[in-house]
Parts: sequence; structure tokens; C-alpha cells
Amino acid sequence: MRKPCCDKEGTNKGAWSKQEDQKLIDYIHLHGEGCWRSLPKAAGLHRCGKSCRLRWINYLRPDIKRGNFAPDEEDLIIKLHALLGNRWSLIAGRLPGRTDNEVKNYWNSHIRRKLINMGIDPNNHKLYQTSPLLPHAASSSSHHHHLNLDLTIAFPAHYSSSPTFTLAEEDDNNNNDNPKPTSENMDESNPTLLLFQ
DNA sequence: AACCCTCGCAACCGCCAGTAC
DNA sequence: GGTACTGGCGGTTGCGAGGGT
Repeated sequence: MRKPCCDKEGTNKGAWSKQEDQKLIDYIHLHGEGCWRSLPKAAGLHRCGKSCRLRWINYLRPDIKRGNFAPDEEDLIIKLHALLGNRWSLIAGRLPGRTDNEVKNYWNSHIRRKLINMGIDPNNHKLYQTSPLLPHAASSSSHHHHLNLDLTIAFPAHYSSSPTFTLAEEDDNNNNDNPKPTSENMDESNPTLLLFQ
């Protein structure tokens, strides 16, 4: 049988040093990604393979876009989250240069709070029935999420500033863990999902 | 100046599906 | 066919920075 990916004894943990980063970068430039189990030893790193993978994927990869999220990126995250839920890797896959960890962190630290302040429940993207912040939200919510009859856009009316897009092409190619909504499985409160059939 | 609190982010942990043995 | 390992994912934690008192 194979050996475990790493023995926890004798491995560094916590923040990466510049030297460790450089060793990892140099090794991957020479040998490419993959085989994370054997990489630490081969690269001279006292790290778990998993830790190396994470460091590379989330921080060292040359194609990573760093810095603030643009408004359209934020918009897209909100929309994708409304469709996919907390499937950060899928969401990040649609934002070039962004990692799932970054998207997840940005959601939890910025967007989530922003939606709450707008009176929107970040879990289901519906307006709160009763909001301490927006006392009038209860009356307006019944209009918003039950009467979204705009079939050209797949999101609730409170996301109206956003551009339209479709997931259809990827679903056709590979994606069976994101089954297309059907009249059987769709949420009746969200009629717009029918667009993806 | 010192202390406390909050926030953002990097990194870890545990779980799971796929797959090698 | 069963077991163990790998790679990937989402949830969570912990630390450092910055702001407030």
C-alpha cells in the first residue's frame, strides 16, 4: 500500500517564509505541478504536500490576480452564489485569476455583510421577511421575490443592475454535479431557474 | 502610549470521491 | 472486492494590522 501523504512529525506549519516560497516556485518551474506527496521532500521543504499545494494554488501561481475585486466580479460572485450556493471552486472557476479561497474569504468578509445591510438574506438571496435594519423590507419583499416575471434574467429583481449570462454551455459539456433544474426539482419560489433547461 | 476590539486573509482541518494497490 | 492513499473541497481558525478609546 502507499505511504501516507506526509508524516505530521517534523513538518513546518503556519506562515510560509520567502525561502520556502522560492523553493516551491523553483521546483514547480522545473518539474511542473502535481505529485504533491513527493514534492516537499524533492523540493527540500519541511512541509506537508497538502500545504504545498495550497500555497501554490492560493498564493504563488503566476496567473493569480491579486488586489480588490472589481464591481463586476463582485456582481458575478453574488449571482453565482445565488445559483450554486457555497461551491466556491465552481464560482472561482468563472473568475479568471481568482481562487476559491479568495472568493470564499471575500464573500464572508465583504459581500455577506453587504447583502445583510441591504436586507437580503445571504443564504438564500431573498429579502428578509422582517429586517431590523430595514423595517419596511417585510412589505416590499413579498413583491420582489414572488413576482419576478422577467424571464430574460435569472436573478431576483434586487440584483437588477447585473449583466445577464448563462451556464448552459458548461452544463452541456461535463457537469453532472450541477444538474439542470427541471420542473421536478426546482424551487417553486424561484421560477427563473427554468431558464437553464 | 497602551490597551482592546474588529476585520481580513492565509493556512489548517476534516471530510469525501476517485483510484491505486 | 476491500483497503488505503491522493487530491480537492468547504468550513473554520488564528494571527497580524489597523482603528478606536
